[in-house]
Amino acid sequence: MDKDAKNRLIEAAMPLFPAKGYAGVSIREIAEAAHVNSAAISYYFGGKEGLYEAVLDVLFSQIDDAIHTIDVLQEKPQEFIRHFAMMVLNIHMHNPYIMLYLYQELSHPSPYLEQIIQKHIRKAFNTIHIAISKGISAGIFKKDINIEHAVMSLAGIINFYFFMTPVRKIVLKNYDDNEKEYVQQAISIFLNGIRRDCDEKKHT
Amino acid sequence: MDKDAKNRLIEAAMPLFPAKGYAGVSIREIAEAAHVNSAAISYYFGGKEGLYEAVLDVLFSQIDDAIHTIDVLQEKPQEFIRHFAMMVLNIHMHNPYIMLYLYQELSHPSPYLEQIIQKHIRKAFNTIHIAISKGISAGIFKKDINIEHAVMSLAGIINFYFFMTPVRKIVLKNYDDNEKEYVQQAISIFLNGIRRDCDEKKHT
DNA sequence: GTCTATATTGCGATAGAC
DNA sequence: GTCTATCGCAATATAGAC
Repeated sequence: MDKDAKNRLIEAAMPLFPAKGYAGVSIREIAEAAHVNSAAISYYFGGKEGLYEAVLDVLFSQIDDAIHTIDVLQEKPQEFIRHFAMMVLNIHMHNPYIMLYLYQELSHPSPYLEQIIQKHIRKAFNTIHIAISKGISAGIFKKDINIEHAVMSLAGIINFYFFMTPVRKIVLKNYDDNEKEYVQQAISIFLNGIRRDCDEKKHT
Repeated sequence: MDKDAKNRLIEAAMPLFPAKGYAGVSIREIAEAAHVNSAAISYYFGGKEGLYEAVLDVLFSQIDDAIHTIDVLQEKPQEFIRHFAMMVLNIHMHNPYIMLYLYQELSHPSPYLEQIIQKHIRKAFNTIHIAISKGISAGIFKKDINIEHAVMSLAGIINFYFFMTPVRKIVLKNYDDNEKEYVQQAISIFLNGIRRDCDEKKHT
């Protein structure tokens, strides 16, 4: 069973690395969870680090795949941003580990972080950037906004919620896990917030 | 030098834990950075875990201290939210480690996470919750918004930006680090987005 | 390709001198 | 209160049998 053992190792390692931190997981532990011998990790991936890199690759490829399902050029900016947000929601619901690995990478970057950003995150950033630019040109969004900042605001308003899930479970009395409703309201706030015909009175 | 060695250990450990993960840092490494003997960690903190807990305590106490500087009851909701955001900005600029520890705790919670949330984060959440409620009662904010979701949106739009700093440095061409400008625009987007007299036309 | 056994290294904690 | 030395343990990686 060649491919099978490899895939089982990746699947088994996926939840373990963020749960205990890279250094906190032992290859024995991963091998046990995958029902393979610990020596198989060195055999297939050249060692623990190679396995970690393989997990990263599997995870972040999913972002690319998802981005390809929508086309920024063929939709109105607001519609595109809504679709994009729903796509992000979908990723979080189906694979909660992507964000955990991203956060792990951001606090202690591995040599592959830059590669991941260039390969997978930059495209998402650029796509949103284009959508907002189009909206400004079309007179839908305010023209004096900093677009790069707006992209970060959109990313934050959507993603932070998912990352804070453990906090929400403790802080919220009636925790009901309505992620879709959250994203819809968040996107409404964001789109309302950058709309051109909705200027806030300046407050000195 | 009693207190001095203790404090030096906390200061030395602060950047190391998030940089390599809890398990990835050795007590010898921390002791060396603090210019104390490694045995001092067990002597002062009862072991590595006690030192980690002490670092958490020092860091998250700062949130409490900052919250006490503004009073939700004595300001208009918008003003309060702006002040709160500037306070968060201030914390991030003066101590980048709080967020790193929060992220570390969220991906692999230590036994102290719940304690930290109850002691330090819940109050911040409740304070914002009150400000938004007041704004709704006063007819300033939309009355049909989910307040808890709105609090998460506000937290996300502000905090995510700081956490993504390493990504921003790679993705943005002219990275100029204008955090204050970011927060001001983000808050404007958020406040505009929940304003009552600014309803978005429904799509569909 | 898969296993056992092991070489080697480094860890956290502590006993005991000063 | 601070140091050295060391104990006991667990880690990764690998050699070699099957």
